[in-house]
Amino acid sequence: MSLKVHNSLSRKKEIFKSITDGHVGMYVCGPTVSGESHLGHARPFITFDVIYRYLLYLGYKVRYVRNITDAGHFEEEGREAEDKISNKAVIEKLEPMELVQKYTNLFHWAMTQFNNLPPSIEPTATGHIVEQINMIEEIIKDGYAYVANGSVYFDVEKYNTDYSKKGLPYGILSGRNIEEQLDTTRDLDNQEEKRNKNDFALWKNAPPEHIMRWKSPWGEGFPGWHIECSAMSTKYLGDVFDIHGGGMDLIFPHHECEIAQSTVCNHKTPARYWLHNNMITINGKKMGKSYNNVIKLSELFGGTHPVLTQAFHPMTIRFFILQTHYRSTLDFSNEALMAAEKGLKRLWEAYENLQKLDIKNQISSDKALEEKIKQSLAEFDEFMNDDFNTAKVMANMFELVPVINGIKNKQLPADTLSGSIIELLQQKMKTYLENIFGLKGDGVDNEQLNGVLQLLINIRKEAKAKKDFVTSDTIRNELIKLGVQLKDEKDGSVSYSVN
RNA sequence: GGUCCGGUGGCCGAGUGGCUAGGCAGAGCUCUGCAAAAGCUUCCACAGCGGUUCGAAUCCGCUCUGGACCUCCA
Repeated sequence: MSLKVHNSLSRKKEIFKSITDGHVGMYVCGPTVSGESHLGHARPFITFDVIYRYLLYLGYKVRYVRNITDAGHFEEEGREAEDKISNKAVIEKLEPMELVQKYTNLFHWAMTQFNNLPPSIEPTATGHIVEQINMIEEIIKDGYAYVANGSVYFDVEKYNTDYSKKGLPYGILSGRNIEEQLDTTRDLDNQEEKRNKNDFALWKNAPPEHIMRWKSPWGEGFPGWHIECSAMSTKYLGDVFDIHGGGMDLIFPHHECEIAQSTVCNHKTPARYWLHNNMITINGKKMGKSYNNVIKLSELFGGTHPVLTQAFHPMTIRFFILQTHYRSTLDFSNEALMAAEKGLKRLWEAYENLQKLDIKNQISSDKALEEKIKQSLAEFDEFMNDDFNTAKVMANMFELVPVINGIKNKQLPADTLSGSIIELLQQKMKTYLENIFGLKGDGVDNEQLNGVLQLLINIRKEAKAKKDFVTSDTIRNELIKLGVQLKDEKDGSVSYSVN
């Protein structure tokens, strides 16, 4: 049973084999820190976090590189060529790096909220200007880029002509044919500098008003749209590495350009497996800046967006995302999130119940069920090995819930399962929920709160004993309003859960 | 216009040529002082039309329809 991943290059599932035994190099396109992250951004970072965690679970030593794009790219749409970041900085009266820092911090905060593991290396574009310039020089030297008015452009046509012969045409990833797209490209800024409309900038000459600027062999300017990822992935992962990830919307032109640049420079196709997550949609439309339909993460966690009726915990979002396969679109709605919230609560409570079950040295009284559970647990790995099918693992987990709760609440005999399978369940669920899926409880483990609640529970017990149901119900109802739910267990004990 | 991907029950979503996906919501029951929780049972599907097949939601064709990319975009 080996890991299979869907490779965007071949558009097929392929058996994953790392270049170096036991090691995986993975590069994922990170955020542009010129604004606050929204729900759509959360998907790749959660998706690839789980992929990272799963690779670790499989025993690989993984170098996970995720960049921070902190050098501004362009604003198009007929405007003057401007550095996006410096443009906004002027509006907000901030230093560019101050703005970048602010949004980097906010991004890191969100990643922590989601319980995403930090990448091994998180390089910034501004920290790798030298590497980018070096790479551009290489490309010029090889004859695949040309200088025009202090800017440098990649010669797509020449690349396509030469590399098509080697079976590596421009468009290899996105399935595009450059001849067919000539008429569709809109008027871009400084179009006249390009020899060909398909050419893209490696380096842009900075107009005087540009704040972010660096000296280069071609004058003062800033790096082009795609070169940072090529430069940084090469530097930290080598000419060829295992996995390159990102959102599907980056396939063209971003990843296509990356392939062209790196291939010229390193004479090799940079990544073996290209993995792309699908979009989060809202009312069927992609969530994105251009559509004006984004929900920022802070709005989600705070419940402050108009379409939301409540705040949503980061773990709810994480669970919501993992209930879908990463290559499918995920349609967001307040209702869908509420459903995810309830589902996660049920799953998590069963998980906590499971961890509290006594492991007794007993033989199962329900062999058929025991076999079914063994099968179900074995499928966890199978499903993950099949292109990270977290949705199917989740479905299996939910099928375990009634069994666990049934035993706990004595709706099933205590010896329904053998001690060994209970132990296996406990281990496997812990590994999957916490280590691989990266979910965690809300961490309400407050002695003070617990003491207060025990006091109330005892008072209520006394009231109930005296059939003073007015008092007992008042306590229960008031606690509900405060988000604490009391549960009268079968054995007469009382437990509670905090929302 | 080009390239590509979808259309699954009230909602979100897996999936495979023949076996209940799963979650949320709804209904009934058990438990309970009443609830909640939990358990059990249950309703509601595979856009449409043809074709292949013993058998298709799953394969093929057509129609309708939604979306992504082609421009910064996760």
